[in-house]
Order: sequence, then C-alpha cells, then structure tokens
Amino acid sequence: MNGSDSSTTDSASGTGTGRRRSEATRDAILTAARERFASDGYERATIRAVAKDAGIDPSMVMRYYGNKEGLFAAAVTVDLKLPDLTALPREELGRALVTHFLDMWEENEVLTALLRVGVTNDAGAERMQAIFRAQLLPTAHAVCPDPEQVPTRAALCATQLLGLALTRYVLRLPPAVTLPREEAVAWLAPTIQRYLTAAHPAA
Amino acid sequence: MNGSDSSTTDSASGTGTGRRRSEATRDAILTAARERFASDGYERATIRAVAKDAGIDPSMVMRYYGNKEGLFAAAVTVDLKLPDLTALPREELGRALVTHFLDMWEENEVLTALLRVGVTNDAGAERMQAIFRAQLLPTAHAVCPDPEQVPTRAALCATQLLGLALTRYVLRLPPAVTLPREEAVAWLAPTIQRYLTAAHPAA
DNA sequence: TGTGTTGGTCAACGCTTGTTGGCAACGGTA
DNA sequence: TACCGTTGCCAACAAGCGTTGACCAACACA
Repeated sequence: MNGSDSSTTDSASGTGTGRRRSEATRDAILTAARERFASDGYERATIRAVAKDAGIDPSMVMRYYGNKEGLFAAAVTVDLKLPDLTALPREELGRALVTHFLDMWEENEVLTALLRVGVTNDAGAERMQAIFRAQLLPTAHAVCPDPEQVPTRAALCATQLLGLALTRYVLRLPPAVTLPREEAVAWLAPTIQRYLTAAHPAA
Repeated sequence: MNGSDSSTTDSASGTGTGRRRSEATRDAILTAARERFASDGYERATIRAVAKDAGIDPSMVMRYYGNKEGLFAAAVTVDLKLPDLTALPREELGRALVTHFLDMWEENEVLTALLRVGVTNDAGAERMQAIFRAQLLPTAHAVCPDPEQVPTRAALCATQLLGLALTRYVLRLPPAVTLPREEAVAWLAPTIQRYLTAAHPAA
C-alpha cells in the first residue's frame, strides 16, 4: 500500500557491520519526529520542520518512511516495560506502578508524543488502545482476583495515570507540575492499589 | 487588538426585541464551531468546515469573530456550575463532584472541545488553567481543611476527573466507554473524597 | 422615494502543507 | 576504469488553509 519497503538489499557494507550507511540519518529523523510530535501534536508537527531539525531534505523523510503516517508509526513505538507484579508484595502494587509510570514518562518524550497525537488523531488513539490492550491488560490480569473485572480495573488505573500525565506533562497545570514526585506517588499509590485489588464497591 | 468589536449600534430592531437579526447565524456558527473543535481539535477544525456546517460563507465567520482565535474564544466558554459543597454532608463530597462532572461532560460538547484543543494549543491550555484557577480552586477552598494544601488537592482531583474524561470521551478506551456511569461514580467517588478530605499521606 | 445600515456571497490573495520526480555526488564492486 | 545502487538536494506540484475586499440584496427609516 505504501512505499516504505525496507527490502532494499540490506547489509550494504562489506566490513561486516549490518548498519546501513543511512542509519544515522534515519535515527536523526526519528528523534526529531518524536520531539516535534511531543511538543506540537500531529498536525503542527510538519514534515518540513522534522527534516530541518534532522538537518536533511523533506523528501528524505518521504523516501525512508513513505508518508507522514508512516513516520509517526516508526517514530512512536511504545514499550511500557511493565515489571512483573507477581514478584512484589501485594500491598506495594500501587506504589510500584505509579513510580514506574513516572519513570517512563520522564525517560523520554515518546509518551508525551503519543498522548498529544492520540487526542486529535484517530491512528494515535487506536495506538493507545492497542498499548492498553497488549501491555496494561495482561499486567492487570496477573494481579487481579476476578478475570472478569480486569478490563474495568485496568481502565480505572489508566484514567488516573493518564490523568496525571495529562495535567503534569501536557496541560502543565501549575500545581500538578510543581507537585514533588514523591508526593504524587504518595497520593496516587493508594488509588491504584484500590483499583487493582480492592473489592468491587457497591454501585 | 482584534476586530471583534460588539459595538455595532446594538438594538437594531424597532419592535423592542433586543436580538439582532443576525443572532441566529451567530449562534449557528458557534454551535458548528463547538462541534468541530470537539471532534477535530484546533488545527483540523477549519473555518471553512465550520461555515459549511452553519450554512454560510467562511467570510461571515471572520466578520463576526475576527479570526480563528476569536472564534475559539467565543465558542468555548466554560462554566462548570460547581455546586456549593458546604451545603452537603461531608462524606458525600466525592460522589457529588464525580456525578456533577459526568453531568457536565455529557450535557454538551464544549468540555470535549476544550480538552481536545487544550492538548495541542497554547491558548487552549491556558484557558484550562484559568478555569481550574477560577472555578475548581475556590470550590476546593471551601471544603479543604488546610488552605495551603488546596492547590495540591484540587490538582489531584483534576488528574482523576480529567483522566476519566480523557479515556472515556476523547480516547474512547473501550472499557472506560462501556463502564456504566453508576459504576464509574462508585469507583471514583472515594478517590476524590480522599484527595479532598483525607490527611496528607506520608511521603 | 431615497438613503444608509445590515446580512450575505463571491473571488481571490499569499502562504503552508504533503508529496513527487529528476538529477548530482558518493562509494563499493567487478 | 566503468558500473550501479545508495544518499542526498532541488524545484515543483496540487490542495487546503486563514484572511481580505469588492460587490449585491434586503431592510429600516427619513
């Protein structure tokens, strides 16, 4: 469908390293794309701006990634690296998850990019759903008592964790930004703990 | 600074009704603009699309609202209509706030529009901060024990409430969408209650 | 009846966007 | 040396954007 065929006779080097000569450029493009998507969202992150940041011509972006959608798909790939929660004391699940999420959000800007794009772009929103399904659901499944409640409980965790990221890293609501990391953890950990392990509340 | 002067010799009708003849058109524009901003975000909500939805020419939008920023400012004005929490039993604060927020989000699409725009547009983000400051902060101030903790507690509430709106109405994470309203309230109410009234947790 | 204001359309402007194709340099390989 | 795939730039395209100004029809009022 698109022209992003990576079947261009790989291993072009004779010395043995499998890296293409262009790989540095490809990486520069992806890094610049992540920064732009994270700070500007999908529409305002123009291919021309990404190319300028990467120090190359816009047409190179097209050649390597087909089109803008392909660039986004290549630049924003998320692995939440969720820890094995079964190895933890049960009462520390909430704290572990919150600290891990804060780590991931502060590690690089790819999660900010995903959230900013997901809000105004269908492909971005679907990607977030896929990550939820493939990464958060299984983790919740490992610690939740009733399998039938897993989607609900995982979604509740998502509301609180994404809400924190939204206010702190995207909207930059001042009190959420200045809130010390330790204090955020102390407040949110019991919430996540309850969403994962507490009995279903009377509705 | 902009051209949105509403000083165009008002009361143009002789019969006594203060409505301008154009008011129907103005309202149609604002309604269409709210829908577009809510479903498409700021960039993709084009003036041409809004005008087409309203059944008029794009230049009319410019005449009445100056420019796109003016249109957004006029279309997206938020009054959270927060109830007087001091009139409620203290243990029902959380439930009251959550149900009220869900009411507001489902009443019309202006909150969805504000969130979608706030994520990728500086003016939108600043407007959300202003609403937080002018509407949520005072409400929290009325029920929180220590005034010094009010911004933190209000921000914590914002993370949870905006997180629910984000996943349920914007990202449309399936489990958050299908979650029955009553169940969402039952789960979130204790969280909000704790953020507002519980003792500061050990950090 | 004439006149000025209002509500509205039309056509165009300058600009930016994603995207395309042609062409020049480089660098291994035969 | 001659070749050929790779890397890169340049110039341009068509489309869409916000925005502008000229122009017309209807109306209110003298």
